[in-house]
Amino acid sequence: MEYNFAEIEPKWQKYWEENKTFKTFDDYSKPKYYILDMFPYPSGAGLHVGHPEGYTATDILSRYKRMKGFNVLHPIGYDAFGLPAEQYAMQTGTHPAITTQKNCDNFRRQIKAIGLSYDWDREINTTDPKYFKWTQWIFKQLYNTWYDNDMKKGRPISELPIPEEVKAEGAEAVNKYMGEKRLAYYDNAQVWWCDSCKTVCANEEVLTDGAHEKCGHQVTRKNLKQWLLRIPHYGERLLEGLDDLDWPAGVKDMQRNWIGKSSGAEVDFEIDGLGKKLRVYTTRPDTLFGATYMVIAPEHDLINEIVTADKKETVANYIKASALKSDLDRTDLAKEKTGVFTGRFAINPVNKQQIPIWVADYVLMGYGTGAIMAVPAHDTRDFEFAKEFEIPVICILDPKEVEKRKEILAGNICWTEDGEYINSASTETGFDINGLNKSEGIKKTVEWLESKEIGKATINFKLRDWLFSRQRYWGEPFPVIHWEDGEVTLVEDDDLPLPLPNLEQYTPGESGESPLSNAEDWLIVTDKNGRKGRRETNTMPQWAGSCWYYLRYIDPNNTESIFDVKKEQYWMPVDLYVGGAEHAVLHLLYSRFWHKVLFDLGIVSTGEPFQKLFNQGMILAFAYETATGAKVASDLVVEKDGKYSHAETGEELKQIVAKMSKSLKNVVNPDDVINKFGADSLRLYEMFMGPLDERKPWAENGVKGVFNFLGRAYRFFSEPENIVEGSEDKEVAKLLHQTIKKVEFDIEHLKFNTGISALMVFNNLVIKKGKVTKETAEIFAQILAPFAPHVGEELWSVYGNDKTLSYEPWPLVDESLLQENTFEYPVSFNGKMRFLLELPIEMQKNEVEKAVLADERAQRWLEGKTVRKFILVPKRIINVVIG
RNA sequence: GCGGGCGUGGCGGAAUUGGUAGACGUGCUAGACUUAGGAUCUAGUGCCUUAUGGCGUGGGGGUUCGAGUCCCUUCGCCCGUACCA
Repeated sequence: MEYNFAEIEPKWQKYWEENKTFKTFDDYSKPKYYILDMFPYPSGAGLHVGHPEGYTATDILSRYKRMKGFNVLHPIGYDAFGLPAEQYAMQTGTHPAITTQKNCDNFRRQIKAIGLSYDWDREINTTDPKYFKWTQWIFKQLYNTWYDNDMKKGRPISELPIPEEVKAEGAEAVNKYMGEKRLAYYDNAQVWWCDSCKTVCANEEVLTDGAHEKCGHQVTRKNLKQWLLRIPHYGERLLEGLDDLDWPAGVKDMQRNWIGKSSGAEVDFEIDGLGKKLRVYTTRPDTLFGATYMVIAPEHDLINEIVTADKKETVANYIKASALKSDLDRTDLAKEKTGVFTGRFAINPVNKQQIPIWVADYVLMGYGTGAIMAVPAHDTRDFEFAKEFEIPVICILDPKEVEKRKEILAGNICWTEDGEYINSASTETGFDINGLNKSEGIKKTVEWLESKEIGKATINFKLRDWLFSRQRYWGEPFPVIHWEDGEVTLVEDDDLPLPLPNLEQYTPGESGESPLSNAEDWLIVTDKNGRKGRRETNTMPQWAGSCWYYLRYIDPNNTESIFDVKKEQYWMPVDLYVGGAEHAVLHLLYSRFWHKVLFDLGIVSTGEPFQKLFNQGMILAFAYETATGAKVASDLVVEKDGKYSHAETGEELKQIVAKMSKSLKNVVNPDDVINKFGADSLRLYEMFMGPLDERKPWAENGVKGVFNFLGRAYRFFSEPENIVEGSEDKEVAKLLHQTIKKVEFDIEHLKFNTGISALMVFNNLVIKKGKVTKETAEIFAQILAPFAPHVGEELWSVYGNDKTLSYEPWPLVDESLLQENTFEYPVSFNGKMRFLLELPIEMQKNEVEKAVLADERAQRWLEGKTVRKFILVPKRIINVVIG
């Protein structure tokens, strides 16, 4: 029978839908497997071929695990809050909910057309009030939690010990104190503002060149009242938690980097003639003797006191210049260090020497104390600065056996590695670390500083408070009311969800006010005592909904609580999470943070949400460029004899690999692929292209290749004449069981490309043989089904089975068929393979040697040579060393 | 700079983790069947050579009976990050 995918595929998709084949039940008697895709943002453009890559991979694994007897949770939903729908609303007046609904419908249609085995009864949508009710509820939990540093966990704010002196000041002071401890807080924040999007953005959303990640416009600084989350409190926990996760090393490293833990010390320097102290943070307290100047950030609090009268103007000018600079392109200017002397000196606590205090913008106010001691001899940044301004460089760490030791000792080269201290003793203070190495030096110095109460060991994180509000309409409203008397209260649980009001106008206010400030009826509230209040007009960022969606899939329709406790305990953690590497830091770090807070509060049962993470590689496309590197749109390219040329100019073009883009006209739409080759071919090709985690270019010829395979397989296995009675051909039976084993191994290890290849090899053999038994044919249908489920189901039904094969037990490998008595050895002479020789596996080495040397094909290599050594690796190779 | 990854036929990629390099697919060549085919089937296909043979996994060196795989060195590409003291 011809392979008519256009008939087969809709038929089975309808069957699965009508029979709810993939509905998941909470059957606690079965082992569970929770396999999660990063849910999509439903854009108006629909699915691109990148989406089905991850989705097909998880679908294959899900189908396989079901056949292996697992209770599989494999859900999908939509991360549907976001800017595009809101911008469309501004232009057309269409409510974002309508646009969103339309886009979700389209995504659902496309996803279903791929034959993915999701449980559609668990579909979620972050914009659904039934969903964001619980997003708001989690926000309340964050607000009502503080981090107990001693217990190293988050605790209810009601358990926060209030110091007596605060209590004594009254209720307002107590509230303020609690506010300083809550994980969510409302405060004036210096924020990045995108004037194009009319919203603030998180630090993480600003690219290094100062452009907004979403739209590319330059961002500026603005001071606004904002909601922030104290994620740095969980820095240590987020760091530790990474150790036991089965995640790509690169992602773990990126998170570690982002958290940026460093340990060092805070040290107080007397400021000469001011009677005040300048506190610095350093990871190298051991190099105090090498400090030849200090630097404070331009934004430092003490700057006006420190600067002397004669330097006031210079310093003021510098501060002004650097303020401008940080808003423009800081990175370009970062190449040359700038700074000015403040006119004042600090006293080095280890030797009482005076060192000048400079102000320079290479020191950032947001990290450590915003002030540093500079040790040019042993820090490359300080070294560059010192060279620029001719500040002395004093080497205090002898590198010993190093080529350029003399230069280093003379202070001409910076040395940041270990060594032995020199010039590191003072008669003035009696402190001495000469002769020690780096780790000893750090330890001794910190002890000395602590004993003198001029410094203490300190841990620092790069991670900053997370800016958690946006001046948007299309996001979760905060369940918060600001009362006219200054009190802030949260909406009662019973009154959640707090829905979005309907608006006429979606345009945000110029001053950084969200469009919600126009919704008078919604905005103004009055309590039972007549007190007036105003609802929070900011909304939550898009991250909010995606921070916890994996939890809602567990119990998506629960109206009483966020989810059922038992169900959560059964399903969590997510066993495999597949998605793009672009979420390596933000989404995955935020999610882990929320999860840990929920864990501390006893709401979830696992310390981490995602046990195993896998990043699929990006799908690229071929593109064409001229000799000068100018890109040519694909519809202007003609191919002839493997060469490419420009359709109009005839100029020869080079084929390159690039991201799919509209301008290059090389975007592949999955709908088109399905129309032309069918969903099974789309799935198979996505997986056959190469390793799942690598980036790889789309090639239509490749789709044709897998389509040919499916056609050949379908035509052969659906032909009754090819399916015979009796016992299976030995060669076929053996390869069949090798194939089951290989496919099983490859699915478990997400190596789908080689698994498919094994199926092709088997298919090629049986076609050559011309016939198979029904048993073999059924097994083939079963092991093909996870990859190409429509063909799998169709063949299965052809053999007289009347229900889905989705829950048929995965075929068992008959190991006895794989046993070998002989092995066809490649025989090498001096490492070069010369011929094959079949020998019994059990044969002793000396017997093997005899047999090999006696073989007539061996004679020509042995002629005039002696055998020096005979290597036999059982079931692998024979190597004869001659000479 | 730093961190992570990669480099194998014309192309996408295999290689059981130190054991026959190039599985599988595509492309190409030849043939069969066809009114025709961008359908289907068969055979061949890393490079050089007349076969025997020689050379081949970015380059150079090393360890080993044996290296795509391990070590040293060097070149190139991709991703992330960026004065975090």
